[in-house]
Amino acid sequence: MIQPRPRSIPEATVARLAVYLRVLTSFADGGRTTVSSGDLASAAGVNPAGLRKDLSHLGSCGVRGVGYDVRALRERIARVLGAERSRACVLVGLGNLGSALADYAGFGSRGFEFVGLLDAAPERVGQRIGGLTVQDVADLEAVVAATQASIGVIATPADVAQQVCDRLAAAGVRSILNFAPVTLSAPAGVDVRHVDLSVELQVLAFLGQQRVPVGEASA
Amino acid sequence: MIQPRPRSIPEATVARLAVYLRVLTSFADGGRTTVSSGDLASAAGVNPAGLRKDLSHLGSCGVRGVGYDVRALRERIARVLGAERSRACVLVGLGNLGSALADYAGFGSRGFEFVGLLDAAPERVGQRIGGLTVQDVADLEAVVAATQASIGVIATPADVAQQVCDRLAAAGVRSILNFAPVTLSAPAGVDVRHVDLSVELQVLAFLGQQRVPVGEASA
DNA sequence: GCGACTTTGTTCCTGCGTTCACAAGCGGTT
DNA sequence: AACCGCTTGTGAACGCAGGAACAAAGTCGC
Repeated sequence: MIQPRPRSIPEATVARLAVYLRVLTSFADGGRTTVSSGDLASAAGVNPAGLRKDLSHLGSCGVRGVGYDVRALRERIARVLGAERSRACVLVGLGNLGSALADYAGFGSRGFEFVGLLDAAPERVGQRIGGLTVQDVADLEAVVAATQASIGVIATPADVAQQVCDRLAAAGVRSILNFAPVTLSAPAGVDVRHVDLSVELQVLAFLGQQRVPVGEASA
Repeated sequence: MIQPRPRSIPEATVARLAVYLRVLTSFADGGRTTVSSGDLASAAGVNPAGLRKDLSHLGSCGVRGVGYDVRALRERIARVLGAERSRACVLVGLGNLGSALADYAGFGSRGFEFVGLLDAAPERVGQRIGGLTVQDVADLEAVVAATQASIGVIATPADVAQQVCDRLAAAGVRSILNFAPVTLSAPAGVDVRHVDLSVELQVLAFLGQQRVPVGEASA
C-alpha cells in the first residue's frame, strides 16, 4: 500500500500558493486583517472555488461567514512553502540577465538569498554585484560546499548550461532554475525548472495571431 | 456540425512546439537532415508519443520508417507559430531586468524585435541599450502607434505595472508579457502572460524540501 | 517483386486539474 | 435565544492533458 503521504500538494496549487502569499503580504501591508475567498481570488486572478480548494490542502484556515485572517493565512502558506527560512542560492552566469537576477530585490524579500555569484569571464570575476563579489566558476564546487547552497540558478550561454548543470548537481545542489535556452537533463533527485523567455513570447504571439484571423466583430 | 476549425492547437502544445523549433534549429545548424520522434523527444525532454501527437496538430509531416525532415519540419512549425515574420515589441521599464531583456540576443533570432524602449526615469531616457534609444514613457502611445507594435513587455516596478498595462492595451497592444510581481487585469481581447521569477523559485524550493523528509535511500 | 523492419499517426484509456453546486458552520441581529 | 445571511469546505461532474498500445505506411534488403 502506498503511504498516503501527508503532504501531497499538486504542483499547480503550489505555484498559486506563492501568488496568494504575495497578494496576502500586499494586503497585510495595506492594513487589511481579513479577506474573503472572492476578494483574494480576484486579486490573484483565479477562480474563488479553486482558491478554496487550494487552501484546503493546508487544512481549514478560514472562518465561515467571515473569511480568512490575512496574517494567519500568510504565515501558514509561508510555512508550507518553506518561505519562512532563508534559502541559499548560487547564481552562475553574470551576463545581463544574471546581473539583473543578482540585483533583483524580489528574491531577498521572499526568502531567497544569493550566497555565491559565479562566472567564467576573467573580467567579471571580482566585480561586486548586488552586494556580492563575483567568483571564478572554477570554484563552483568549493562555493557550493562552503555555502551549503541547495538551489542553483543558471543564466549562462546555452552551450555551457548543461555542463554547469552537471557540476551543480554533482556538488550537491538539489534544485536548479534554468534560464538558458536549452533543455537540461539532470540526475534523478535533482529538480530542474526551465524559464524560457523566447517560448513565453512565442506562445503569446501565437495566441495573438490566432485571435486576429477570426475577426469576429462581436457575439 | 461544428466546423473542425483548422487551427485549434492546445496551449501546452504551442509551448512545446516552440521548444521543438529551437531544438530543430540546433540540429539543422549541426548539419542533421532527418530526425526521429525519439531523438527529437529526448532532446526536447518530452515523451516521444506526446511529441508525435503535438506534431500531428499541424498535419502529417513525417515519413514512416524514416522520421522527419529537419528543415521541412522546422519551416512548418515556424509558419504555424508565426515565427517567420518579425514581430514588433515595445519594452517598458529599463531597470536591471529590462536592460537585460533589451540586450537579450535570444529574442531577435526568434522573430521578435524591440522597436521601442520606454522608461520613466529621466536619467535613463536617451541612453542607448541594445541598439535603441530609451524614450520617455510619456510617449508610450505615440511609440506604439508609430511602430505598430503588437506585443508589450512590462519590466517595471510592481506599483506602476497595472497602469502601464492599461495604457498599452488602450494604445492597441494585443499581447503583454509581464515580469512585474503583480497580477494584471487587462480588457478582453488582450492576452497577458505572467513570468514571476519568485514564484518559480518558490515552487522549486517546495519540491526540493518535499523530497528531503521522505529520505528514501534507494529502491 | 516480396517480405520484414522501422517509424509515424491515431486511438483508447487513465489520471489530473478545474469548475460548478451544495451542505455545514459562524456572526450578527432581533 | 432563535433566525438569517454570508462564507467556507467538500463532493461530484466535466474537460483536458499525458501515456501506452496498435494499425498504417514507407523503406531497405533479398
